[in-house]
Amino acid sequence: MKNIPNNSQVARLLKNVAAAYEVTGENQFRIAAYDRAAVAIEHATSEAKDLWDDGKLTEIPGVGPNIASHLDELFRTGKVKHFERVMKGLPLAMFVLLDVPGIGAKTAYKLCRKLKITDAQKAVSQLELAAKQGKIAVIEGFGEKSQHDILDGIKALKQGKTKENRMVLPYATAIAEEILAYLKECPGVLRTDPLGSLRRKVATIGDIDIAVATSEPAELIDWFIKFPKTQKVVEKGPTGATISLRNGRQVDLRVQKPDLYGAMLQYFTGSKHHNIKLRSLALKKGLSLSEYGIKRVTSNKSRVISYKTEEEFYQALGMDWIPPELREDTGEIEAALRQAQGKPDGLPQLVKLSDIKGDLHLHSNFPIEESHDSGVNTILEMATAAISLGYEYLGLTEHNPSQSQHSHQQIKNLIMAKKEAIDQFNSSRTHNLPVKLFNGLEIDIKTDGTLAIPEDCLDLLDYGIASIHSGFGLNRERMTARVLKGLAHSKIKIFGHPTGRKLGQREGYELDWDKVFAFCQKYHKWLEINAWPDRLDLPDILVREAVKRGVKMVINSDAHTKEDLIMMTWGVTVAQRGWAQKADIANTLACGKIENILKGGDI
DNA sequence: GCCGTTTTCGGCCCGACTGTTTTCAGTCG
Repeated sequence: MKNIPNNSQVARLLKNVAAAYEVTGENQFRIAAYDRAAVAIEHATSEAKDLWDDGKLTEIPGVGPNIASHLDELFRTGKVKHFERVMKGLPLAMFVLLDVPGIGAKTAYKLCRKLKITDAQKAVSQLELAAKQGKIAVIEGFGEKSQHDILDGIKALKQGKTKENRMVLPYATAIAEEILAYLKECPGVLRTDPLGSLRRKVATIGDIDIAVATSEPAELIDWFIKFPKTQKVVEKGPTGATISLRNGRQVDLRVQKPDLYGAMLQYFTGSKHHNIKLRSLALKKGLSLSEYGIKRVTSNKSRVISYKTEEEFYQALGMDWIPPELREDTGEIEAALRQAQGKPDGLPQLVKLSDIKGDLHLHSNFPIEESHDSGVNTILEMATAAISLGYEYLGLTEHNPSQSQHSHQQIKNLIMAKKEAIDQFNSSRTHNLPVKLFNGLEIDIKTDGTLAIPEDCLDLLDYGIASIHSGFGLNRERMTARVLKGLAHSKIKIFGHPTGRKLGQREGYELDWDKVFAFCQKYHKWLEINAWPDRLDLPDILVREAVKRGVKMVINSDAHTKEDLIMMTWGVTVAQRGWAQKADIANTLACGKIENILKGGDI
């Protein structure tokens, strides 16, 4: 059986072709085209193989007829003759060295040639040895410093600096907020903002980047490096500084005068692709963008016009301000332009935390003898916390009682007991709390697609959340069948943490999303956006897809303590990055409407 | 090689940094 390359393997192949072209001196735009296509495929929501099956490869932006035909050959035969010709005569080892930070195509090629590195398996260790023996510094174009930098790069590569080291968003935000509060105490500070992925609220963050507008840059930078948790000052210059904290995290500061702050904020917020699209668009209007502002390209001497705010910057380009969460070049620029021209399909009115009227996935400590971990607080404590958040309703969704430990009747009794407790709460005159409780349950979908609870117990519930907690290894086809079977029961309203991913720990299982979306749309099931910080699941790109297809979602905290309820906010940021509006999110509905839907009525 | 509400041909993002250099090439974000 032939190996079907997945998206990251296809992307890698295209990157290697780009690198090969760079060495052979190919046209720079062709090189850039391969790089763009590689990145697009790496970030695509569907597997390239599936798009190929449907003849839709060129729907990936950056993939045109040429690359599509090469990939066609790849999927049919497992190889691409044209690519083999391009890479012929180049050492395979050079493509491995591209993983070393600081080494690009030309450097990798030169090192392989001069040091006679041919074995791809041992390329990195051979390079390391050569550097330690001083054999790199003597090569023309290299020196002591670059030899040392290569060793640093190899070290970083070995530590897996790229991925495992990323922080989840709430953790990075907490660090940033502490530093921002500290910086605001410095005299002369007018404004502070996070930058980069942190400001765009990406699910995982590499470095923490921060911007400050101040009339006194030098004082601010001195203030910054004295931040109490600083372990080491990595770098300090006139426009910024980098420190590393005692927790090992790196923080970059950029300082700018108030008059230039808007352009800088825009530039360093990114994303890279958003900025590239913006610049190429501006260029068509004869404008050149940079971190300092906008200038006309027609005359050499034209001065740069600066911008105090991002709003003015975007306005100067003929569009409305774009929320940072949307800046990924996935259509937000076009939408902003349409909006500025008064046309339909402008920027979305993103759902807000204050739109959320209830939480439908959380765990109390009610003794239901669950299959997985239970919550720590009582139903009453959870309800009281919900009221302080302004919620109208709450869905208690403990895990189902473990099947192996209980008889059918025991399970029924446990669920009956919880139902009675909730009914009593709802009708109680004693506490009279203005919040409605729903009797829910989080139910495992077993590997054969059946639910881990007897059928007649489902009737006791207001609704069920079906989730996967085991058997992650099924292939895509079986997993999809399993999920759809699990969701089929009329009492199951929500598909919980749908991809099963744990950030920094594991990838999700494989699903045929086309089928899942179609099913949920047809049978009015809600996809959960689980707000738990290391889940954030659905991921933003699938939220976007759900929005496009009219599939409703629900944002839930998955709280196990009363304090956890505020995690909701992270789910909202994911929804925002997926372009979700209030109408896309079920728990923005008032209590009466939710109740009606759960009873099986239309809204 | 890709792409199109100023183009199906003629364009294609910008600047900083770094190291090794006498004026620049490579890498990065």
